[in-house]
Amino acid sequence: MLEKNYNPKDFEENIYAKWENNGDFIPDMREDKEAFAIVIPPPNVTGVLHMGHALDNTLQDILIRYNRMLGKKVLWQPGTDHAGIATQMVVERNLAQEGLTRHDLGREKFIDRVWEWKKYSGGTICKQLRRLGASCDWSRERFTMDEGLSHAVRKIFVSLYKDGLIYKAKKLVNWDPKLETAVSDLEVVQKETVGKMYYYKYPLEDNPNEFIHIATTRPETMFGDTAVAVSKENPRLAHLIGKNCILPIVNRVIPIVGDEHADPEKGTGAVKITPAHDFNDFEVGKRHNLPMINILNPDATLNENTPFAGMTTQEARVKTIEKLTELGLMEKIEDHPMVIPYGDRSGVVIEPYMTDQWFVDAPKLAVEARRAVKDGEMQFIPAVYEKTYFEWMNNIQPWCISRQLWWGHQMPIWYGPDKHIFCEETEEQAQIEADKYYGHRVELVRETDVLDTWFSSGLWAFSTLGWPDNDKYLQTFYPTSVLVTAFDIIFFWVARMMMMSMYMMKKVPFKKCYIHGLVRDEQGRKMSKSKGNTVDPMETIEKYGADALRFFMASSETQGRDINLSDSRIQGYRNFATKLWNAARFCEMNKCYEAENFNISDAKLEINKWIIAKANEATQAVSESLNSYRFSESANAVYQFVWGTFCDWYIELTKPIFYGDNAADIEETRAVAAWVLDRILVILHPFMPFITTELWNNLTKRSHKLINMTWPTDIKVDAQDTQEIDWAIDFISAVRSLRAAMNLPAGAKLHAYVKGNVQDLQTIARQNKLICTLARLEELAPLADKEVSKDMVQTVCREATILIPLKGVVDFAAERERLNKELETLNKNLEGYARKLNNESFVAKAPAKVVEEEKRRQSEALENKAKVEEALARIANF
RNA sequence: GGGCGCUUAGCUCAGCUGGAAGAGCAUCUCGUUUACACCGAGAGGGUCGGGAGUUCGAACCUCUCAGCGCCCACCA
Repeated sequence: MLEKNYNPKDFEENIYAKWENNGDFIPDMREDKEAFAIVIPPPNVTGVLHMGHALDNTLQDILIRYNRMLGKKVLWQPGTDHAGIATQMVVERNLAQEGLTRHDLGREKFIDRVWEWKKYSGGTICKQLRRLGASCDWSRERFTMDEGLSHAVRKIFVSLYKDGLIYKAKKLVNWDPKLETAVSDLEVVQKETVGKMYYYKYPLEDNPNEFIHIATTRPETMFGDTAVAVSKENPRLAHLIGKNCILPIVNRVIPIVGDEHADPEKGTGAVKITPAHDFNDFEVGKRHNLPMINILNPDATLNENTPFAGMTTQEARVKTIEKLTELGLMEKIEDHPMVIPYGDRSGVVIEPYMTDQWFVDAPKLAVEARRAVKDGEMQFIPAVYEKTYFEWMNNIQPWCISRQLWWGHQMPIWYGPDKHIFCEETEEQAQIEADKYYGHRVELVRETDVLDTWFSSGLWAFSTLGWPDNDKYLQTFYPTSVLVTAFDIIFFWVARMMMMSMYMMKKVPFKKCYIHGLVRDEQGRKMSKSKGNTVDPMETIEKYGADALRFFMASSETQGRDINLSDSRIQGYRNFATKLWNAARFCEMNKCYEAENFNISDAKLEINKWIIAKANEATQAVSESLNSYRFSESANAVYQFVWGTFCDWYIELTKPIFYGDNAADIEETRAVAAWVLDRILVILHPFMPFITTELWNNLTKRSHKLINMTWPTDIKVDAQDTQEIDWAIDFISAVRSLRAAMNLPAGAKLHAYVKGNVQDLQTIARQNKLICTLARLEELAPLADKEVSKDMVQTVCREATILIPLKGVVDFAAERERLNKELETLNKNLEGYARKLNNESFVAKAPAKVVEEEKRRQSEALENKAKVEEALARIANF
């Protein structure tokens, strides 16, 4: 017996535990079936589930469950990411509460602390994914710092290094002064601010009374200036090229060079060149062979190359301006809108900084990654994201992969005493190579830098499947079928996976990449902790159940658009689950699952054939839309079928049968109702796995688990019979509408008569009881023209006319108004049809089918118009 | 500066290859009946941002104007 009320909390977690304990998520590797695999975008190991995860993983789970039901061998590969910077920051923050820094602990002890923290908080997000219903194969859970995955990292690193695709270089990189590490371009966010533009001047060397005028937003960097640039095309300043000027305060002589970087229109037309602290200046410096003077310490305080060693840039800026003012060189200060780079994790201003770093030759790796998409080996859905991908790939820069952090994969690089580099998978191997190289034993020192987190996640599609071992899973599931992720990590992750996979596997990591949008708050604002508008998916699940949240995500997911969270909609889908629950109770109460064995294709009753046909249609709609990744359409198709067709009509139509006394009809209807409900449970299962399973298990004893049920195929049904019920439904709706329009008392039992064609009259004869019950009619009978009396109001159902005598009950003025309104609509429509059909080119050029349809509508409207006019004439005198 | 989107009912949004404008929520009216009030029946509400064009036919294609948003680049 089902509980009276739908209460998801009672069963969701138990059901999940059973699935997992029974190994229902583990692919059956024995069977030779088509493979379908998804690798999960690994969440940060210490993270917690947010709405974005809920969306992303709901979509994946729908695809996984759907394909499992299609009979494929299905793997959803789960795991977590060590998230270098993010995790290290959290642990450092924890340490700070104890008054410690990582340096107090030392590298080894600190890393121990991180592992401890991982152990403590690492399970959270995976538990939450379970709560959502994600049917991942947890027995294969991986972590990017696992030994296996670390091995993959070392192996591919060595390979890239030996192929010359990883190199060390002293370059200007984005430096995070808080974390004291390099970061990649992608980890820098540009923020608009109103800063200041400082105008001052440098005296010329050959005539200290002449000056060159400079404008800058960062005066304190002048100590790193090694030139001033002006454009050769600049008529006012070009004559200065080749001269020298004197850098004030430190009185260093620097040249004035001609360079196109100096835009005559901007600032003063002359630019101070600080090659070690500005990306543009760095390029200028290279072109003119300028010295690079580093003026910053790793924490972004000024160093001993400046007069203000130890000061922050802000302090030094004030001092510099003071000094320049004293020297009479300061000219003016203006407000200036500009963008300043911040570290997306640390939130501090990023400094371009000269250091030794390691780079991946991304431009080279991009070639194959680009080609694979161009050739359709990997397809973006929706396809527009291809453009974003190509845009980035075409302008890709070398990828800085070294991080001066402690938490991460330490690079497999060892240095000899003369700094010779040995890149091997293990220390032993490096030692062997070193022995060979030096001819005697030397002490090797390992590179302390670790790798960018995205380096290991870039391997995720194959490292999790067992690579570098030629594992059975790798053979079976690689390339994976589809990657589901948000657009904001196309560059971070999708592009890197493409590059790494094409390089190492010579195959794409996934054949398709489904990109979805962000989940925003109800007002469409981005959710963020600082704004305080985040909604915890766990609270939503607690309140409405995981199925309701999942269904919301599915039905809201339309390609290329963000989703605004909506509590009322989620509540609506909880109501939907309740509705289904109650429909199941109806079936239970009517002993539908106790019916004798019955072959569904033997159904005789029209309503039963009708619902079977509708179930076919719904199933097809769901399959087709899921096959083309149209999630909202598929969800809406089930929703519409369950509520609008099964509950609103079929259940109502079965009542006259269940409450009647025809045993054979009852038996057939029981069997069909149970069959339809089963069908619903199957096609709804990918979207709402919990309630469907709970009902599946409780309605009757089952030989198969719902999760493994085969996706249904069509059952042949006579189209004639289904059309008959469609007509009857229109008829019932027409009577109901008339009742409401005429304000008839609900209890009034009416008599109704019909004028129509043979088929219509047959239908009212055959479905008489059914129509009378649902339309609440006392009597329903055919009527000859001469029997039409003056007190009848009328309405139409397709080509049939429905007449209802209302002796004195009706307000004829209201009825006249109603009929006139209808006449107006008909006339408007007729005008439209005439316009089209009188148009010769329409008749000539439009497809015959369209023209025919237009003619049919016209004649139907004409008939209806005549009927309405007739009715108006009839009541004219009341 | 370069690129990409969006603008449809009061609100949030569907509308796949051009062929009579849809859903959910909200609103209004009514509610006999044990599957369900987390419900049922019925109704109102849109010149599909403005303009021009292509077409027999445009929410959909082209151009243009206006508004909104996102991504990338940019510290003179």
